Amino acid sequence: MPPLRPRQQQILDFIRAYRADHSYMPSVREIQAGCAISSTSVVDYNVRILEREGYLRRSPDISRGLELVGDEPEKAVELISVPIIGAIAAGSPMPVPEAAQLAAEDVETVSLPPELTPRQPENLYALRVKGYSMIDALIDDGDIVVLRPTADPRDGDMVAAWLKLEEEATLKRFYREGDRIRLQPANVQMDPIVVPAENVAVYGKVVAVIRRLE
Amino acid sequence: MPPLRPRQQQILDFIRAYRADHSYMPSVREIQAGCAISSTSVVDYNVRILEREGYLRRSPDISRGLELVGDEPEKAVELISVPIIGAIAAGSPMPVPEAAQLAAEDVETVSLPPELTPRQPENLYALRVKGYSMIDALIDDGDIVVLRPTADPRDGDMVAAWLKLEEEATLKRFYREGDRIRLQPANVQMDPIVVPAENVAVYGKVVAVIRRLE
DNA sequence: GCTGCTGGCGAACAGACGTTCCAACTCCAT
DNA sequence: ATGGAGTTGGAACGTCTGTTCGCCAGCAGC
Repeated sequence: MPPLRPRQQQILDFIRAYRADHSYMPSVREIQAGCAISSTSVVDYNVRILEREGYLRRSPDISRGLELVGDEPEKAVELISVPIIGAIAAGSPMPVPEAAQLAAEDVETVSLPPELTPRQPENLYALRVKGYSMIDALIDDGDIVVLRPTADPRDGDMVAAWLKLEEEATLKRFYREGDRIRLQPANVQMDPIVVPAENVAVYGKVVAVIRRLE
Repeated sequence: MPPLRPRQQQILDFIRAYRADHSYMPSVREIQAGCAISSTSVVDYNVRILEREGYLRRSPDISRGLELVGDEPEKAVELISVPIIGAIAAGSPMPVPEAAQLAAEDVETVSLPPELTPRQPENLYALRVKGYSMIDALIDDGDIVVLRPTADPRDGDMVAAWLKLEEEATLKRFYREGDRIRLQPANVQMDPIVVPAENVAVYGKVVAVIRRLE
């Protein structure tokens, strides 16, 4: 296939992108608008070329009757599976990982791609975030946080903590300051809170956050 | 969902079968012919019900503008590899995906687990976020945003937009309001901005956000 | 100059297509 | 039967949309 002219490439790209958003094809006039072309005949002219070159097929006289020919598949790698053992919300107790849960067959899971897998991929678990209380940790309703149980968090780690007095779950960065603990929101615009160490139970360290939008 | 009437089931089956043969959707009159119905209004009537019941979606006044919801042909459960083609920061132009970049051997990539893979896994690319300017989109410095080029975003989509006048890249939810566009921060506590449509270039739709913390 | 070729422009035509309106029909509970 | 809700039929309206036609600008070769 000869290389495409810029116009034709532009149109092809537009069609591909459009196709990802809709289950129907763009009309000539939508292509025209999307590619800043001033006449439908120019679209027709170039689409005709694309058809001749085999990039797409056209069904004459049929609205939005374009078809893309030959789009490619993908490849596979290895990944690890993490159980989603529950939800985390501001006012309700956090679930803690238990062998029973981890072994259960029916729990939902999320897979971590290699790039996201921490060096120690043992005992990982995940929680689904409910509500907007973690917004100061830059975590939205519906996000999935992947945690690893930790006995002794390092300064600067993002941890899932339970504030006993307030009976509140929260995600913050962890800093030890003598016998107090400073919990710093990930959002740099917000202020930290400082609480006595005995008021904080750290359930785990956040190793990844996953947000699916579509 | 209540059980479907025979007519509706018949129409749904026809649409599914048609979809297997074409990359575009049947028109009302083709459904009519295919189901041996004697009037287009009967088709409209039943399609309207199918839409109400959530079996499909319709784009008004658009030829062949049906979309089947749910019942996606279950795709290969595989890991998708997405190239990270650059960084996105508030004040600097966004990289745009080009064939050369996508094909390059040395680009860093991130893999998407099946749970994160959008229905349309073609042409995905990723950007690394630099700086804290996207904090109102609940996106931190260092996060990876996975994008898909979009020609025509739907209301409510989270998009990567370039504000031409301000020369600024931003991630916001997209809403069309006449000839203006409202860009709504994901953080519900923040206010939207409204700009003329011609001042906005939408580069892609955000399909996932990945944050690695360790 | 003339000629052919490529690419773009604008307008108009005709058919494809979604939508609407209204009358008629079925079925079932009253 | 009777009335209403659910469904079908027929036709028309208006828009969406593919397609075509004539024209123009550049550009190379002769």
